[in-house]
Amino acid sequence: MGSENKIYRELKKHLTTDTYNHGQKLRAEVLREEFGCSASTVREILFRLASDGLVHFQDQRGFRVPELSPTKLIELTHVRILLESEGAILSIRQGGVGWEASLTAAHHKLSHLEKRIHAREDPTDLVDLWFTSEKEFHQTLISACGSSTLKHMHGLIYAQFRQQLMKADRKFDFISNNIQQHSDILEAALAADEALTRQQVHDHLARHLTGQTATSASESDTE
Amino acid sequence: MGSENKIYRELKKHLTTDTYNHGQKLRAEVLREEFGCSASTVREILFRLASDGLVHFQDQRGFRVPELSPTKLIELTHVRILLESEGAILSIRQGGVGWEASLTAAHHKLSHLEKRIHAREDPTDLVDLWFTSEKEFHQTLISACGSSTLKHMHGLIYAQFRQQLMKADRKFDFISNNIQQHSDILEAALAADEALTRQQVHDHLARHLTGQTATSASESDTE
DNA sequence: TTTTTATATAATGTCGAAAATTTTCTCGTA
DNA sequence: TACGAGAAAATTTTCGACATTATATAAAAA
Repeated sequence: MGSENKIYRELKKHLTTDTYNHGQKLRAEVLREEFGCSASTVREILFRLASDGLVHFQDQRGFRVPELSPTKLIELTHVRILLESEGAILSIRQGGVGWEASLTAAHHKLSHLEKRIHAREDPTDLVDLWFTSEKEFHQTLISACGSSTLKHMHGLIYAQFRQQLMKADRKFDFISNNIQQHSDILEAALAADEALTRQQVHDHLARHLTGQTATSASESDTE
Repeated sequence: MGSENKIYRELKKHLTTDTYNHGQKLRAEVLREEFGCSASTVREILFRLASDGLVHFQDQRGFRVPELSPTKLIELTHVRILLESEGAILSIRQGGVGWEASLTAAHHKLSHLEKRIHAREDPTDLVDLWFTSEKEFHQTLISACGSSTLKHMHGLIYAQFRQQLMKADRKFDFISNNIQQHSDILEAALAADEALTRQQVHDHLARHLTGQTATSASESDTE
């Protein structure tokens, strides 16, 4: 990935953790100011992000943040389950103690954070931290699969998945289930129970397979 | 995908059906002549192809055709099996008669071509046609899965897979097995036997899982 | 001869302006 | 008022020049 580039990473973060609205136009001439570079440079990066599926590009009509799409979310969830359970199972087989340790560590951090969120009235200021921790846990889960290709594909899907939910997940009305589900995944993985791991990964993501994910349309800037 | 663009599609074809050598440098200043446009435009497209995994990019060192990598091929094969069998099974469930018809048609074309190739001494002039037909058959196999996301991911993997084999597959020393395997896939799919379809897809691609794919290094241009 | 350093050459990255295209606005007509 | 042609404005795309960085070459030192 072109992950060396600072602007690329920053823009990607914006695109997956709120900041912009779904459907919003991304004009290179405007973004150049935010990043202190020329429009051409931004354009180049927008093209890369378009290939990653995080930006929608249309010939002669520029770039946009992809629209919210229940169908897309279902598809992403389906593929993510496929890749993530495969990656987890391979990691179970090949990971060893080192992997178990890092997975436990990642879960500990995430679990601690989720409990704090659960206790809070307004968890707004913990959102960014949660995005990071949740990502790290799921990445660690498949980290020992031995296939950088599988990890890369999962990364693409995960980012788009996150983008679809960047507004909705700020509410944390799912958090109590999540705490349990993350623990279930950890437990199954440490027990090296492949079938159960697959099942737990599925169950964790299953709520996005129905097309029911609540998403208040919020302010829909056409600009 | 930015598949609207003519230069993008042409360059992609070059990158997946020979023309360039593995590891070869892709200088925008040089390619501009071939496509009759400016270097910046080529650069833009090379970045897109880099996100697709068909071009290797390194900061301050420009673009290259990815090196031949047995490990990479194994990984690609693994993921491809995963996506393609899933896509095939979903198509079996949701495809209906229309899908069965188009799969039969695609197989008929491919089968006819492969028999001609098998009979030939030198099948060189049929190579391009085979690349097209083989791609169409496998695309059709998953075409009714109902997930454009799954199809897109499969497309990315398939193109990289093709790129790794663009030199090796010109020999067609595998063709007699292939004819049988494509038929086996078709038969299992039409019989709506999900487990068997998964098995046949796996067996068809299994020869790439060993890391034994013969690949004469040929002329390795550093330029 | 081998290694190191300085210099020259070539390739890459960045930029802002010109050209092409789309979108918006204005005005006349049904 | 509604509709549509044409002009004006805004946006996107292409381009070539210039600044930056890597690579190759040659000279000097070990």
